[in-house]
This record gives sequence, structure tokens and C-alpha cells, in this order.
Amino acid sequence: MNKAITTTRRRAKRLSPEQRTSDIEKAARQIFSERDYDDVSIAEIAAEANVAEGTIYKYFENKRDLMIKVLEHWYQSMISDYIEHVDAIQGAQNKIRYIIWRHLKSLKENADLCRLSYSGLKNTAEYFDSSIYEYNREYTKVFVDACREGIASGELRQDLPIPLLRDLVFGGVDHIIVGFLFNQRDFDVNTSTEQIVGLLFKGIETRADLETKKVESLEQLSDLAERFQKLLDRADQLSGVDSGR
Amino acid sequence: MNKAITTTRRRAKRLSPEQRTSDIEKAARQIFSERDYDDVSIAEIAAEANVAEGTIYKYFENKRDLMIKVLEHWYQSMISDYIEHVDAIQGAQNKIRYIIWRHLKSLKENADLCRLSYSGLKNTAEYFDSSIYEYNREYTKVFVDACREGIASGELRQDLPIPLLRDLVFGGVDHIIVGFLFNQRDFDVNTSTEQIVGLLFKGIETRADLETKKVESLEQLSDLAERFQKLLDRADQLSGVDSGR
Amino acid sequence: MNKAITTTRRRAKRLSPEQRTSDIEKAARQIFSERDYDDVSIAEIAAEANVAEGTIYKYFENKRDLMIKVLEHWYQSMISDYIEHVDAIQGAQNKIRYIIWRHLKSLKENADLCRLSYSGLKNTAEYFDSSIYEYNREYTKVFVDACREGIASGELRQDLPIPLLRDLVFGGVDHIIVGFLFNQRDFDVNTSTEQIVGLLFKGIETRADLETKKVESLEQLSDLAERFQKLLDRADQLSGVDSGR
Amino acid sequence: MNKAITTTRRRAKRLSPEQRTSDIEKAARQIFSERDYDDVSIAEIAAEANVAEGTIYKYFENKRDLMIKVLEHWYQSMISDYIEHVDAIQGAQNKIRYIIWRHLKSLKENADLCRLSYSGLKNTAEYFDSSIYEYNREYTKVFVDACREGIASGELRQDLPIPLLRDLVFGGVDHIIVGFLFNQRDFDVNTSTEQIVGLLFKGIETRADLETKKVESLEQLSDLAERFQKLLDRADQLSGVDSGR
DNA sequence: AATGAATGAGTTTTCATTCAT
DNA sequence: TATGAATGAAAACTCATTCAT
Repeated sequence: MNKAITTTRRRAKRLSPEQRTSDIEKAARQIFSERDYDDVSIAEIAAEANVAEGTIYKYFENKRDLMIKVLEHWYQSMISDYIEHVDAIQGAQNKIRYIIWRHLKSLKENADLCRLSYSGLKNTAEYFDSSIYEYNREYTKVFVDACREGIASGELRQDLPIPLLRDLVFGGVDHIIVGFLFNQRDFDVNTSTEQIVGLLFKGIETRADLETKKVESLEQLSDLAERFQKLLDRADQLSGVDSGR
Repeated sequence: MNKAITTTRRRAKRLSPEQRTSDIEKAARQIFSERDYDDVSIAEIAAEANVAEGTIYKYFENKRDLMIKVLEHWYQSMISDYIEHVDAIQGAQNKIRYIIWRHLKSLKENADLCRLSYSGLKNTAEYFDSSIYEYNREYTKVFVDACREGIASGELRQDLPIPLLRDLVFGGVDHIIVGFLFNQRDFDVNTSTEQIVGLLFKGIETRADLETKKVESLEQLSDLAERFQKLLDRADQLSGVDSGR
Repeated sequence: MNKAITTTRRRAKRLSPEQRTSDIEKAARQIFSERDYDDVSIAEIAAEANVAEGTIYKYFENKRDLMIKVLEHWYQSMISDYIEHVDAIQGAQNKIRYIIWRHLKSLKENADLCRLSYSGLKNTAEYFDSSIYEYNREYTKVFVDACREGIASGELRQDLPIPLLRDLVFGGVDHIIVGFLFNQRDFDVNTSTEQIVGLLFKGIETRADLETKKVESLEQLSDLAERFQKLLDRADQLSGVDSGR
Repeated sequence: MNKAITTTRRRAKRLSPEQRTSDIEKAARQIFSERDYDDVSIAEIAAEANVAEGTIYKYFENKRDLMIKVLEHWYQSMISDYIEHVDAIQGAQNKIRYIIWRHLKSLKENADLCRLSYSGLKNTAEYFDSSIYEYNREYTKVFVDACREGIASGELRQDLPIPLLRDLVFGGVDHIIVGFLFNQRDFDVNTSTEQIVGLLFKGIETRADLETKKVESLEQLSDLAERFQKLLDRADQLSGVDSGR
């Protein structure tokens, strides 16, 4: 009973709006990480942030806005040095591998915010209206660009259905994360990355060719073939034996 | 007074429990198709089903149970002749193509129920507790089995990471559907099926390299290797000399 | 402390919607009579009506609707036998007197509802949108009709600006009531009625003309008439002659 | 750094209290003109006045006080040369006509402030406590005085119920204004003035009625009285009977 | 079995006002 | 004197669920 909640919290110190905004957002992120959007009350966030409820509304339109802001900042941080990194990487495959790796890693590390975006955004039309969607577009655009680059460079198939590929990759990652979040299906970021990349690049078919060891790459293989050919021609001349033509 | 005058709102006829259950569920499916789970009230469903609200609770635990039942029946109908069909198809690739095609088709045709499962299941832990998840397991199991079969028959890679492949396929389809539902991104079932299958089987790499360089196939290469072998053997016999340096 | 508010109000007896509606409205009228619209809470009304707050919302859209309903019923009761009564009265002046008298009386007797309509309707555009305004139109129409009748019968001036007269009468009564309600300026219904009617019919001018000319009053005139009568009588006796034509 | 660089939001220049008060009030009047009392926030007024919210509370007790001040100044301006003008007019009817005309004109011209007084003052007891009421007394007193004067001079009826007349006039004008403000019922100041004055002075009765009953007019009545008198006198002479003198 | 009247918990949001700086 | 960040009380409303009839 008398745990004496002497909260007696009286008028929080006057801070700069920036500081206060940041404090509240941090508190919100904290609370939102713990429970679903609907199960969180503004009162709790206010308490966590050590301000009055009204103060929150000075800085954020409403509960939803606050949540959106939390997610936005997360996205921003995810995007921040992302493009830069991807740009620094050579080759479509490398880029794609990095993007997938990084995506899996970000989501796993911020599982709580993933949960928030699942519970807070109604996964419906609401999401597509939100700024989060815009961020997401930006985010996935990097992947799309990498694909385009790969196509241009000849590394990837000319007829690659990029939007579908994007859905496959990000949808697939989504499923992995959801399983991880809500169905305790753990996963290893590196392993999963390799598996996805492997799947995408090699396909799922048995590639008999690939299994012939010795040959390190197809380029080498063709080089070898050429050298064989020359060698054979010369050998034919030398020996006077018809090479079978 | 006389028989002709009956109360306008007649007490719902006493039906068999099965009939009643079915009526209510049908009404629920109808209403749920139109609006999000949270925007639908039991009262509406009762009205649509022409029963009193209380009656619904005689046949269903609660609103959520009713929704689950609706989705369950949908899943059941989706699964019904599904396994049978898949079984009748020969070859992993064919099976997988059929599964993907059918999945896309089912979801697109029942977009309203997809919407329901997005709005009604909180996409969270709740989903994994529901029987819907069980149905889903069963559903995706068909895919997993097809993959296993493909591996066994040598059609698919031995080291295929099946769970991940499943996530990729079903996660990808999910994204396509979500885009279709909430972001008016239309798609053609056949085209998308081909694209997904193409992606999975061929991978995303250019196969070009192999084909453009002299060597038209691995068979040719082995021919060459054979001839070379013979040549070398002969050369060895002739000169005991170094093969051409 | 332990005044033991054992309200333990458990599930009000099941009543017919009509009865319940009426009960709630009565309670609302009671509470609204005591305090201004904004100072009344639904909780209070619910308590007074001995129902749960939610029950109120079963029967009324919202707080405002409830208030409107209270006022509407008041208006209805005011109008009920009103027209009938007015119709039964002969002569514009009599009708108008009755209307004013009745209006003053109704308002004074239902001062509390007057207060409600002052505090609940924002006196602004909102009022003109409300059904109350419609009732009021109906109510004042009786007055307008009486005036028209008076004009038709020649009892009232042909060029009477009826709308303005209506504003004057009902606006004036309003002021009287407001003074009574909020400024403890009591008034007597009969006296005020006479004064208003007097004002309207006689105007405010001194009927100087009448008084300045010989005849100081009708009493004098009748005196003369009496004396004249006697004279004529006597003359008749004297002469049997026609009285002076 | 150097003087040139000043903070964009410059601290409001230190003005004389009078100037500041006036600025704030002007801003308040502006904002209050646009929207109802409840729909206006102190923040807005502060913004309009280019001061901080707190500053307003340095000069005004609270929001209501500020509104009252706005209305007070309006009343003051309405009253300013009012008494003077009325004094300069001769005759009760002329004075009354001028008062009504001016009142209608003022209200119509300042419709926005009328609206404010309807939305800001709760039309209830609150009003009668406010200084606005005092101003109103002063304002209507001019009318009352004009009436008294008219009575004294014999221009108006001795038994004129002045308070009621005042209620009728100002209540009537109120109704006209309210209809104009909230029910788009336009009116012409001059016409309405004439109608009101006409109504008050001539009354609403056909002056004909007096004449239709035997006596066609009061003038005729006095003629008749005179003729009676003469007749009587002559009759007296004829008969030798003393007529009672 | 069917009804449908009754329930009531639970939370966001506003904005006039205060007061530390 | 001016600021503007911080306050916090207060209440309407919903609707899934219950249970007396």
C-alpha cells in the first residue's frame, strides 16, 4: 500500500525544446519497445520522460505522431551511412550481399522497433500514407539501384524483374524477422545472408557444372577452353593427325 | 388480431446449430470483408445474420474467435484440394510453380480475407498462438515437401536452405499482396508466378558468360578435355618431350 | 470518510426502451436544470437516472443530443394545445394577448429550461441548425398568423411589419426572462402581458388629440348622452314632434 | 558575432505599458472577430500581438478579462459621443428614433463584436456580473431618460412602462441582429428604424376601428359632443328647464 | 434457444495559466 | 519586463460481453 509513491514530480526543469523533444522520444522508444502500441499509454511515456502529459503534446501532435517520429528516427539512423557504404562496395553481388546483411542485422538489433512498426502501423493503408513508407522506399531504392547497376554491368540478367526481386528479398527478410520476433525462431545474420544471396545468385537448381571442382570460375574455365583449343590445333599440326573435323 | 398481423421483427426461426453457426459465420465474413477488424462491431454482424447479439455468443466465444473461424474456414478451403493437386504434379519445379501460382491466385481472389488477416491478427505473437498459424504451417508444408522431394530427386540443390526458401517465397508473395491491397499495385498472377519461379530456378546472375564464349556447353568442354587427353598421351609416346613450352 | 457510498448499483432492472429513454431524459432535465450545460457531466446524469453511462449512449447520440431532446420535448409540450387554444380565441388583439401571456407564463414556469437553452445552445449559428429552431419557427408562426388575421380583418394596420413585430415581441420577452433569470428582476406575467399589449396596441404616444378637445373622457360623453336621452324623452312628451331632423 | 547578426526572433521591443496593452487588445479584437470565444487561443492572440503568451498575463488577468476589455472598449466607443448627440436632439420621438437607429447601425457595423459578446459572455449570470452589463445599463439609460423626458413633456403617455419598453426595444433589436448574424437575415438600418418607431408610436391597431363604430374618428366624436352640447343648451332654453348648471 | 438491455473500464487530448529564467 | 516551457485536470465515448427474461 504505502509504497508512498512520493512522485511529487514538480515542474520539470526548463530545457531547450530540442533536449525535451529528444528526452520524450527516448522515453517513448523505451516504452514502446516493451509493449504493443495499443498497450502503451501516454501517461506512461510521460512518467518515463519525467514530464507532464501535456508536455508531450507540446512537442508531438498525438500518440501516433510520437510513434511515427520514433520509427522515423530509427529509419533515418538506418539509412544514414547506408548509401555511403553501399556506394563504396564494388559489384552488384557484393552490394546486394551487403544490403541484405545490413538489413537483417539492423532489424535483428532493433527487434523492439520492428515489433513497434508491426503493432503501431496497422500494416494497412495507414502505413502507405505514413512517412515511414517514404523512408522505406528510399531504403529499398538502394537495393533497386544496386540491381540496376548489376544489370547495366552485365553482372545480372537483363530481364531481371526488379520489383519482384525486391518483394522477395524484403518480404523474405520480414518473414525471418517475424519468426524471430514472435515465434522464437532464432537466426544468424551471416548465415541467413549467405543463404539468401546463395539462393538468389545460384538459384535453387542443381548446377552440375558448378560441382566440377578444379575450375575456379567460369572465366577461368573459358580461358582454359581457349588454351585447350589452341593447344589442340597446334598438336594436330605437329602430329599430322586430323583432329576430328 | 388475426394471423395476418405478425410482429415485424420476427424472432429468428429456430434453426439447427450447424445452420445457425454457418449463417453467422457467413455474415461475419461478409462484414469483415468490408471493413477492418476493429471497425466491425458485433452488432453489425448480428444484424447481417439476422440474429440478436447474444446469439452470436452462443455459437462463438467472442469476436476474435468468430474472426478466427472465418479465417480458418478460408484456409481450409484453400487447403482442401491443394495437397491432392500438388501430389498429382510431377517434378519439383512444376510443383513449386503450381504452389506459387495457386497461392498468388488464392490471395488475390480473396483479397478481402487477406485484409482481414492483416487487420485482425495483430501480426504479432497473437498470430503464432492462433490455429491460423497451424493451418499456415500445413499450407507451407506442402511447399517444403516439394522442395525436399526435389532435393531427393536431385532436381534441387542438396544444400538448399529450405526454411529460408520458404520465407523468401511466402514473404515475397506477402509483399506483393500487401502492395496490391493497400498500395494499389496490381499484379498478374501468371506473370508473377513465372518471375518468381524464374528467379528461384535460374538465379539472378547472367548465364550469358557461359554461353557466349566458345564453349557452348559443358559437354563440349569435356569433349575437348578428352581429345586433349588423347593428344597428350600420344605426344608423350612420340617424344618424351615437354608438351610445348 | 466511510460514508460508505455503497452505491453497489448493479445492473438496473431491464426496462422497455421507452421507459428507459424517458427515465434518462427526466434525469437529464433535472440535472440540466440545476447547472449550465458545460457544468453537467454525463456521469451525473447517469447516476441520477440510475444507469451506467454507457446506457445513456444506447439511447442518445451524445450529450448534446440528450440536451436537444430535453428541449425538444419542452417545446413540444409548449406547443401541444397552444395552437388549439389560440384558434379558439376571437380577435387579433385577444389572440396576441393570449400568445404573449402564455409565452411569458411558459418561460417563467420553465425558467430552468430557459437557462438550459441559453447555456446549451451556443446562441449562435448552432441554434439555427438545431431542431429547436424549427420548433421555435412553428411557435412564433402562431403569432405571425394571428397578426395576419388581424390585418385581414382590418383590426390591425395594413402596413404592419410583421417580422419586425415578432422580433420585438419575442426579443422583448427574451429580455424580460433573461433579466428574471440572471438578474433577479422579477415580473408578473399578467402585468407584463398587459403592458406589452398596451404598448403594442396603443403605442407610446400620448393620445393628446383626444384629451385636448372638449371631451375629457368617455365618461363625460356618456353623461352627455344620458342627459340628451332625457331631453329627447321630454321633448317627445311635449310635442310628439320629431326630435330635430 | 557583430551587430549585424541579430536573432531572427527578436524579443519584442520594450514598449510603454499603454502601447503594449493596446497592441494586445487590438490583436485580441482581431482574432476574436474571426472566431468564437472558445475557438480562440491565447497563443494565437499572442502570436498576432507579437508577444509571448506570458506577456499577455502581465497586462490582463486572464482570457476572459481580455475579452471583456475588448468589449468594454467597444461599448465605450459606442457611448462616446452618443449622449452628446442624443442631447442635441429635440423631442422624445426624435431622440428615440435616433437611439434605435444608432443602435442598429452600431451593431450591424460591428457584427463581429456582437458575435463575440454572444459567444464570450455566456448570456447568463456571468454577463450581469461583468462590467459590460454596467456599460449596457449606461447605454440603455439614455433611452430610458429620453422616455422620461418624453413623459415629462407630455409627448409620451404618463403610464408608459419604461423598463418594459426598454426590454422590447433592445430585445427586439437583439433578435434582429441575431437573425442577421447567424441566420443570414439581412436588414436595412433605416427601414428597421422606421418600422420600430412606427410600431412604438402608432401602435399596431388600425386607427380606423375607433371610427368604424358609429363614431368614425375621435374628431367626429368631439364634434358630436359639441353638437350634443349645443343641442342640450337649445333644448334647455326651449323647455325652460335648467340644464343642471 | 434466443434475446437485447445493460454494463463500465479505460484513455487521449486541450489550453488557460503559472513561474523559473 | 518578457519569456515560453511546463503543467494537469477533467470528461465524453465505445462496444465487446453478460445475463435476466
